[in-house]
Amino acid sequence: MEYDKHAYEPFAVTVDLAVLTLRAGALHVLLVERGQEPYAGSWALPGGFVQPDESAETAARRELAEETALSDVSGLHLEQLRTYSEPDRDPRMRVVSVAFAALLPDAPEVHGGSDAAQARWVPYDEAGPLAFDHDRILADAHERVGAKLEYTCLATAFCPPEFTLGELQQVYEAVWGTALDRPNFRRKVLATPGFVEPVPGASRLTGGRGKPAALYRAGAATALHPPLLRPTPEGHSA
Amino acid sequence: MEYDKHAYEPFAVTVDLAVLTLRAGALHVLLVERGQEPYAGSWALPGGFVQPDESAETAARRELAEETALSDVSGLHLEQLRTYSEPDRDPRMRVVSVAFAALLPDAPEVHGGSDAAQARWVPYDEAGPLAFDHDRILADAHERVGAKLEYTCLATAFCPPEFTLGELQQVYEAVWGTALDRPNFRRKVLATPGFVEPVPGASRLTGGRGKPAALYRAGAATALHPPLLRPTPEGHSA
DNA sequence: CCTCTTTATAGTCGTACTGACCATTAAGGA
DNA sequence: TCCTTAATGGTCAGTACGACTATAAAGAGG
Repeated sequence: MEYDKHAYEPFAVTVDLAVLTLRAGALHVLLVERGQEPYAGSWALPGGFVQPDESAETAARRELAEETALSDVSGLHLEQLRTYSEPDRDPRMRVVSVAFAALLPDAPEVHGGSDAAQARWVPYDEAGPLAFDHDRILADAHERVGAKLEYTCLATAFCPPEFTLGELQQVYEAVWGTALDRPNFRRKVLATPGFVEPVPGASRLTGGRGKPAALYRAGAATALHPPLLRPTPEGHSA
Repeated sequence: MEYDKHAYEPFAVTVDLAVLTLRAGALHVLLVERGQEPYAGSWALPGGFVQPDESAETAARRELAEETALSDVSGLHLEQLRTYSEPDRDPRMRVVSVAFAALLPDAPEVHGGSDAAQARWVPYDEAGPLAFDHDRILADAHERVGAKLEYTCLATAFCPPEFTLGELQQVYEAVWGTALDRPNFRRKVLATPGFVEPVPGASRLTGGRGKPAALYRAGAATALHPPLLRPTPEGHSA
């Protein structure tokens, strides 16, 4: 970085958050309604300015706490996606935005966080045209999370502290949009050391009918070797 | 993004580039020597300010062209890594830096690009302590590229337009730091449709001795299904 | 010219992993 | 009591992969 040769222009730096969770087995994203122009009345990803003493990660976590009204936001998975810096992405001014994906286990109801705008959980497929370039950010978040499910233990970030293998499978199915074979999924997860560990003697009725499912906790592992590949979308080498 | 509720502070936005290439079978990175404080005399990643009319990607490609003095920089693979925004990462001012990894096929000699500072190719392992947080950026670039070799066709970005399978294997071995079995690597690459396509009737003497190797071009595929996993570094589920 | 060395290429074999199934168990509802 | 539902346990064949051996085609040295 050379500071003496070039002039530099100050930019506004913001964070945008794709806050994802599972509600009723479907992937949902947290959206806020914009109150003023541009894009007044449109829905957008929550976000805000990075303060002078903050890193982008700190700002993202602060915004996440404000928007979701969650008391403990420290344990949540927050992942930096990429930075969007097209000169015309905001019609008013030069804004560079660092985008994050946040993964939530449960889905607390949210109605208007710190800001006046109302906030709402929206099914991922129904997250219509969003303000600014937020459609692209949301799509990038979806793609990144879907890819990381393949080779990391990220799926447990969508689950409560104790969960059944069926709930874990629902995470994969909701994010990937495909059905998975239950016995095969089970075999794969249990064969990966450190992915999940059983909660001794605990079980949960899955919703009334059926055999109660055993409960598991997230294990110590973070990577999946070998990975859990999603079903081939098209014709592949296999 | 709420513009009316919070004050915002202007930041300087820069790009930092981890320019990687293969020289004599070893991974090298392009470094520039800093001329002034802070870190005067230290080596650093090339980079510079994002101009008012540029995106970070445009700025990165411009800086890449300036630093490498390459005429055609448009076809090179440029990948955004992440954004580094710790408040104290630059002692002088608040600088937010968008980091990129750039992959070069051949290794043109570079000696001082646009700026007065001299530039040099340095073996990755000998890229000593760098200025600012550039050690971390370089390590992140290495990790990202190593990971993407597993499940994308990125390796061809290190190769000239026509290359042998031995050269392609050298890319994997240099980035991963491990030796690979040559027949198995060959089988895997050729079994992946669209990874490489043969150049009919062409062959190249690998350096004098030995049977001449067939030449290949990069194919149309971008993803590897199933992936080409690196040898398990520790004990894994396999 | 023959042989050794070097490197590319071809093939083999056993194991691990995966996808597609089928079977059993344990709960609630009719 | 029987049916439905969902979890759990298992089989079986195809595929992929690691380790390994064999052959082919070049240059080097005697």
